[in-house]
Amino acid sequence: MTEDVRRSPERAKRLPRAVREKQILDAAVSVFSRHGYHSASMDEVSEVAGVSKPMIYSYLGAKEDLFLHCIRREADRMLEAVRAGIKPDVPPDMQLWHGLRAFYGFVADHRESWLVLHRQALTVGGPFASEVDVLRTTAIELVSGLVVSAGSRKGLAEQAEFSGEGLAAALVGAAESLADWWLDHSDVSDAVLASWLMNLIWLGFNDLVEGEVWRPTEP
Amino acid sequence: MTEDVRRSPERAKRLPRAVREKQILDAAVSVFSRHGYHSASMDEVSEVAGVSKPMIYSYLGAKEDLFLHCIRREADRMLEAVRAGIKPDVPPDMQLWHGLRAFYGFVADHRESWLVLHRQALTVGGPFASEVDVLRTTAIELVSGLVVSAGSRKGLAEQAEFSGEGLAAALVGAAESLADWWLDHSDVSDAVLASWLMNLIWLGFNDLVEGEVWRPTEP
DNA sequence: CGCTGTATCTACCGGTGAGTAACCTTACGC
DNA sequence: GCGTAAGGTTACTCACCGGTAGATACAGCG
Repeated sequence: MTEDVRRSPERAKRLPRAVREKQILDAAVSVFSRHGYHSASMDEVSEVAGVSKPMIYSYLGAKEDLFLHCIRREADRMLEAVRAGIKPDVPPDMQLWHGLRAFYGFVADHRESWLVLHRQALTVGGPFASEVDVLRTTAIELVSGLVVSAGSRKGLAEQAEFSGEGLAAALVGAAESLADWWLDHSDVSDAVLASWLMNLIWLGFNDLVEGEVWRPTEP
Repeated sequence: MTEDVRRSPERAKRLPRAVREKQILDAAVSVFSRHGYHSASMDEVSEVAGVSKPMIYSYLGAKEDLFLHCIRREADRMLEAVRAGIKPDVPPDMQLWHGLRAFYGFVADHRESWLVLHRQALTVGGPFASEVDVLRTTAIELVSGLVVSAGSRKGLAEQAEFSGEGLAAALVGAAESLADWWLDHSDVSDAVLASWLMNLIWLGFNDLVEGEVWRPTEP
């Protein structure tokens, strides 16, 4: 028996604070995405992060603070991705198309981020909901600007059947829910998903059942 | 001093089991809708129900069972309301219109039911999510049937840009999200909400910005 | 090779809340 | 009336988890 006196399981190597913080945040996003805010335990986060609990409290504060950090980081990442995808100098429908593709691309690549932002943060009231609200409002404004500019260019005034913000909210909601639906139907590609939505919201059922199709114009 | 020996604060009057069960379920829906599954405490449910905790366990089982009962009852109520609103012998767009109005009418009258079904049940994994999935799937099938029948009547085959189920999912999602948005913008009437959505999904942005408007035909 | 500060850990506390055992109380049938 | 079972309660246990105090190891400098 080589009594190799391995004292503790193992002690984490000393690392600069910035690196540890990133590791902890990554672990937290993963754990929160799986269990939700309340069911997630700080013990599990610390275990996944490969670091002991007091480190988390020392670096990122209490559970609530930790969750807030997660939301903010992921929301920033996502907005950044969508903004980067939009090309400002193309027609409104193509802007929407690129935005949608960027969005679904992000969800595909960052499933956990999306779960935290959409499924978890919304339900826990308090400081979290308002944080997500900022994200959604930003998205709605982005879309709303598109719609209103497209509409007013045609001289369309606001009327009962047309509220820029309302429609934008519905659109953003449709995109979100389709992303949710996607989680359980992953055999569809992100491009196809974006295409469905584009056809629905741009053409509408009425045109669709007549056999019309919307397709992206050349880049 | 009139020593009126009021023994305990008060003891609940004896009531038949069915009545108590309804009271408890009502209380549970209310509490769950406010705090979510995890933050809700059985103590609060019992307090709101005006009954002591062991009664809940005796009648409706553990916390998980109680929540399941809530979801099932509210889901049934909602489906029932929507089904009752749909008139089978009118054109597809009018069926959709009536369905949407019934849906938003239900949300308006049963805010708490909606909160439990949409915001709470989804986030807590396990048995709950699947229960809500049944509801959503039923809704999607309802809409999908409408769309596909409308499409196939025109001889429209399934193709990349047109998936009955996908579109129905997007539509249901849009309706859900708009209902959510509504919670924070209650100054809009349910009819206006349904009208927005109807215009969006039936006509599409393309037609909307051209100034077209969809309006319900006479009953 | 010690000294020191900071990174990291072990080991605990205390609150909260699910679930239960044992007891009381009233309506109702006979 | 009175027995009894269903309705109802009090008062507890126990596990889990957020948060922390205080000990420990390690890098870098004199």
